[in-house]
Amino acid sequence: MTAPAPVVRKGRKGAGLTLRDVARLAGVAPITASRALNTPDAVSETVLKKVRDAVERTGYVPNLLAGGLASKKSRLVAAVVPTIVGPIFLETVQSLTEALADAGYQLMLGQSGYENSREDALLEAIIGRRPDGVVLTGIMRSPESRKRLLASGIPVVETWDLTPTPIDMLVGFSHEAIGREVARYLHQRGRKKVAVVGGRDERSQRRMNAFAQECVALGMHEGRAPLPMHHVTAPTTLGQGRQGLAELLQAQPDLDAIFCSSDILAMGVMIEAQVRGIAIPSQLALMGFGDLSFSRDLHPQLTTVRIDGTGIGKAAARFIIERAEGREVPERVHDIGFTIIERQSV
Amino acid sequence: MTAPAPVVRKGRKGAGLTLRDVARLAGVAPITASRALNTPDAVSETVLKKVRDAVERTGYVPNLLAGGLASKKSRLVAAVVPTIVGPIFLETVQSLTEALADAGYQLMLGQSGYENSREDALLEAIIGRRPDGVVLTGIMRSPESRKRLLASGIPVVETWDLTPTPIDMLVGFSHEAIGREVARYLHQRGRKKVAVVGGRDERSQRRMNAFAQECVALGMHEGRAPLPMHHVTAPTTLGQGRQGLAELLQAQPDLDAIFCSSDILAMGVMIEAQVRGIAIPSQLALMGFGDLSFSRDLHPQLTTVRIDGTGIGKAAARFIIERAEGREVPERVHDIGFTIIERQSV
DNA sequence: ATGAAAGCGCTAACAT
DNA sequence: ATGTTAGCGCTTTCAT
Repeated sequence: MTAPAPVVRKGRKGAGLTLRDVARLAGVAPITASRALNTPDAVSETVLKKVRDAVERTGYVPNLLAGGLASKKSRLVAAVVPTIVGPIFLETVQSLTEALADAGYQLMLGQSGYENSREDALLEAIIGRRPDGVVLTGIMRSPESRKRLLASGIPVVETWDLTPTPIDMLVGFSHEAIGREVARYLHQRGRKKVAVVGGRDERSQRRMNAFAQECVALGMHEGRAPLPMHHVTAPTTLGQGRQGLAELLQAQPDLDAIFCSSDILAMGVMIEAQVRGIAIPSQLALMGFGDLSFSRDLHPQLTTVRIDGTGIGKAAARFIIERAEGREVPERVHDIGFTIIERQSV
Repeated sequence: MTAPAPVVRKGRKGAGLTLRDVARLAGVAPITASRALNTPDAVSETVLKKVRDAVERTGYVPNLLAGGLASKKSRLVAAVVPTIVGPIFLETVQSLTEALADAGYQLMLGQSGYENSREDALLEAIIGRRPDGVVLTGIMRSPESRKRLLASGIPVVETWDLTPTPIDMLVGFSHEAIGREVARYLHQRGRKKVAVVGGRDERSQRRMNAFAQECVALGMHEGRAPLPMHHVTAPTTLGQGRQGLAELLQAQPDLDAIFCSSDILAMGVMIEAQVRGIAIPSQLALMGFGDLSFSRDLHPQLTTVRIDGTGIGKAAARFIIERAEGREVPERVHDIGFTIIERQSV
């Protein structure tokens, strides 16, 4: 009636092996074996040993799909990045992966691309796995997606930005503040003719616009003509930086400072300056953004804005884990700030 | 008896919403709703429309954990990288993610670290999710892990290397062949005093050793003393490259060519050479490995070895998908080769 | 400390 | 083309 025929053992061990098999081998009920694995304290020494032996002998690996379905905890966290190429978010993804792994969670990675097109399909794939949390790099744009995420009830951490209206939790910093701070920094050091090489993506634009505004406010630039800006398409490259300097110089040969929206761009500018025999920093001051690992080893060393990407990853992981374990997070917004790293290029 | 109490509808829509709810709304059986979503061709136009309407209205997102458990297809592929930082594997991970997403699969990312310690825990976490495939960057080292993977019956693609004994499938290239080819390349261009700046990781070592051997064979180096080598710890940095040149020069001031195990190192060497007034390529030829995006924009442009990382990702995805859909893969080993990109630094 | 029963949300297999 | 039934492998709940 119930069992139509004895189960046929598969040849490969590990495959098709279930908790029942382990339990049978250990001479206990499946649920007891489950406890031995998940809450070892709730089980006697003897049972614990027998179950562990059985696991050892068989090479049993629990099926987390089944476990997740039954317990409604997937131990999976999804991260969404615009693109994995481009080293800016890497540090964050890296530390996120590590912090989560230490707590027994795995990371699922999704690339949204720089257009919105795939975002919806991606979101569906993510929510479908019932992850215990979602980490977004950047603010989620489409209102549809925001609504869906919210409706799903999954804890969400937005990162790398600040907004008055986060979906849920937030670890980021103000791009506007960076733009203003860099403007002041260059102003204090006596720079007068500034320009910008910047990515076309939204966050970069906001840094650049805040920078331009503050420059005007500080009298570093006459309000008439707009501040010279060279726009490039993300992901940024050395070549774009080189070309950026070339074009800016053509329009305005007496520039004395450039703010780039990435260290890569800044490095391109540096190379082009070297090729043209322009001395950095005496003739031209140069600032980047990101403090990539190579920036300190350039010649001259690059002055730049450092974001603690690792800190963002760790904080995001902490947020998610707290919520996954059922605790409330009192401070849902964490401004991690930024640091201007003074080196030789200004 | 059976139902203890009517189910309490949760406030949030999307959460706790199941296929049954959708089916009820559409006035069909759950399985029919399931078919409407998964195999739309197998249902009538009318039903299809009703189900899609219901999905639309409710914001239903199928639970892939449950689906995976029932169907034994998780639509999840795991990728293992030593570290995500370090741009070498990025291209592969990127194209893998994309190719898989296009076919409806998601990528789960695991970092093994450069030591073996975490590999075992990682593998357990991976196998536990019953992924439809595992992509390894590099060959899996520990025999234990190999055995476990093999036992799990999950399709495996090893990448970025060649071995006579792959676990299952393989997309890679010969690091030895690269070392030899670079040696010949430099030899043909008349270089006589060569040295190496290389990472300590295994694949890098194999390139370097093959390079050194071939150099001796070509008479570019007297067999007595070993070829000058500067070893650095991965992940490689510009600073290591700079220091590498400095130290090599101290030991052997008349060097005329250097082979680096990464473009980053090569760039460090280039910077140090500029600082010291050493002309590239006339005084010193320089070769990198990886052809990172910036390498063509350096001054001089970096001659390097290009690996088609995107191709590796695509091929790996194709392998996995083929197997996941139940097809056999006749050619399980794919040597994707490499290309020496001739630019200005040699 | 251990176990029995029920069910998580879905799909495979077998009807109809 | 649609429905019924019986699980997938685990954990929750409620005994004992």
